Amino acid sequence: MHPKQRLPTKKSKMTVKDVALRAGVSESTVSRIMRNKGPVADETRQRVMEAVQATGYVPNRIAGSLASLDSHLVGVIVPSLSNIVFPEVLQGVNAGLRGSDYQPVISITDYDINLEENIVRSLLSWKPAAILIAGFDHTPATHRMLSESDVRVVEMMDIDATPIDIAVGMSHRNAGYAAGQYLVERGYRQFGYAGHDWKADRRARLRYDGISDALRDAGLGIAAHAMFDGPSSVGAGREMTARLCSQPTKLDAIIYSNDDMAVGGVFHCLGAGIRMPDELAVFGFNGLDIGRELPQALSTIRSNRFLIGKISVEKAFESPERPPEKCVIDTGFEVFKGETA
Amino acid sequence: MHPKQRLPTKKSKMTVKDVALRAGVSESTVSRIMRNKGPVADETRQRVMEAVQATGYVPNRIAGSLASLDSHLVGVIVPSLSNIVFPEVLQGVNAGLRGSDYQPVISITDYDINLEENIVRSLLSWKPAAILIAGFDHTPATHRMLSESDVRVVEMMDIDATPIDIAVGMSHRNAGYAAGQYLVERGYRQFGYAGHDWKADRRARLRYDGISDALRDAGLGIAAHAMFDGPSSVGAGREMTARLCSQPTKLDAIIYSNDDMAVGGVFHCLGAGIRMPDELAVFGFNGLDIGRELPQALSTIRSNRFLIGKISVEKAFESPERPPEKCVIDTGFEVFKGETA
DNA sequence: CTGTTAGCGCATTCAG
DNA sequence: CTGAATGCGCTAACAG
Repeated sequence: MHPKQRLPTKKSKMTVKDVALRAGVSESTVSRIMRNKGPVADETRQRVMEAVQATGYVPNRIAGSLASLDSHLVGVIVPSLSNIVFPEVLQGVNAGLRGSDYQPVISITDYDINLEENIVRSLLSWKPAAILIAGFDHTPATHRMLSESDVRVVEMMDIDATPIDIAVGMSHRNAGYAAGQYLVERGYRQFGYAGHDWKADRRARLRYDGISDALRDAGLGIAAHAMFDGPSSVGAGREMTARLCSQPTKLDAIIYSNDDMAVGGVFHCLGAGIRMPDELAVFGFNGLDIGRELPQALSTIRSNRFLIGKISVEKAFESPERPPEKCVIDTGFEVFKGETA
Repeated sequence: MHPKQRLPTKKSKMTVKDVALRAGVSESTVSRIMRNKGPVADETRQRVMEAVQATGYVPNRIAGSLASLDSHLVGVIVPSLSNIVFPEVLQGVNAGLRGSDYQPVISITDYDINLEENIVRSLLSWKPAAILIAGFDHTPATHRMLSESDVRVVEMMDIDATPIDIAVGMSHRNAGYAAGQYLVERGYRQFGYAGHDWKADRRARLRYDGISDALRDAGLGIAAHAMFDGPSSVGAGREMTARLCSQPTKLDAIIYSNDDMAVGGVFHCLGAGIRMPDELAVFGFNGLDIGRELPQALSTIRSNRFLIGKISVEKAFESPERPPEKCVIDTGFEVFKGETA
């Protein structure tokens, strides 16, 4: 039977009532004890806790949330888990939530904003305390739902647009510009760009725009492109590098849409015996751990995804209300001068 | 304000009642329409949908779940997100759930079974339809809660123990044995083992046991160990490799606790100019994508994490009841004969 | 095809 | 410090 068909949740039949009866107290007393709220006599607590043990009572949060109008759920929406940056954000979210009794409810859009719309609708129906969502790329309907709902919304990763409530992330445009400037300063002149499918990856495009601007401002440009039709991956990076290396224009640097792609580029060079950075410079984006561990450390832009997730949670819960003013938090980035460019 | 302090969820005040009033029908009719359940006149549906649009009504699933005693939540518990294998499992879970209206609620234990216990308790209080949990390593209390609850439990990744209900995964012990056999057949004799902190990683230890047995059965053994005190990573693999290479016993093969570690080993060799596999063979575990893209494809054991996640969902929902008998699904593994061993 | 009647299990007043 | 009453928003029978 596929989950499409509903299955009844067999709730263990124990309820506050059972515990109350067994302990010889009222339901409200049990409730208070379970939530450590309000004054309770030690002796009573003792008795109730025994009854809880004996019955194996597990409070029903669904009922609790309904009664208190206070769900302890936090909706988290990311486009993918296959790119390690998103699990990293989730770890930050997790860290931010630890110790609280909020539960993250995580959903994946696969970079599909229509799917995202459904996910948001579905998440909203759980009345979450907040929604943390990656990026600014939403359908009008999604934007409307989020704006009109009463939940606090944090748009993560990106700050190159106006947020619904709060944005936490870095300027990918500026990061691209910084990368371009750095490479120009290092004396590279013949640039190639190895990218992946942009249609869904707004941030990769923003970085590209930044790079282009930096090169243009230096009177330069990108001489050759190789775009992989699909999500970024090490394999795609390898392929695109091979393609760029076998085209007529002789390049002295390749800029990649992200570190996964760039690592593929490094692997290609290692395999083909191309010396980095003399023969070919390689520059990535993100600052993944693996880049630092390569035989030559990957030159890249470092950002802090864990921090983005953690700060997102903190900002979301900073005020007890939905924030009255839009707010943008820049978590910054850093040009990491590795050994490949 | 930290999430420790509760924030009221500002529910948008629209309820079935408002919609019903506006559409001039009863609440149950609205409810039926929202859930596409039961017979409804087209004309009525029309009117109600208009009212839904106009009011921006979002059904409250918390109330719905309480009334129907049927939460559409699925608890998913994994030890970490920093090891890419777990996001892969989650992707499989996600794929299995897609199209259904079940929501995964994901929690991370950081390999701490006491934290896991709290997480299970907390998850159970949401009355999930199922709990998918990585591994067999639980506290007695966790085991008891899970066994005594009425939710279906799937233990993922591992099948080297008796499950609570259902286990979906591979035998890490057998995989280790297969790896050992393979390396013996290839003629390697002086083995090193580069591992990470096992205390929390039961599966890594199982694989190690399998390897040891295979070597023992061939009259061999592991000549040198290097154990990193912390989680596995490429960096740790590099370090442990360096350590093994600088100790007196000359090794002809190093077996790693997993692919992250092994990739670090490959990087060390590439950097130090050690030829693989002639001078040193490198063997991993997991079959990560990156291993295939290295200048030389990493020899490893391939497993299918995505499949584990997907099948776990399918098995969990296969029967409408909690399964009466324990059930073990072996998703298998494969020795991948790469170019490093 | 639609409306009515009862709760789901708990948290929250408010009395005592 | 504790108990009784009320209702959160919705779904599930059952009538009609």
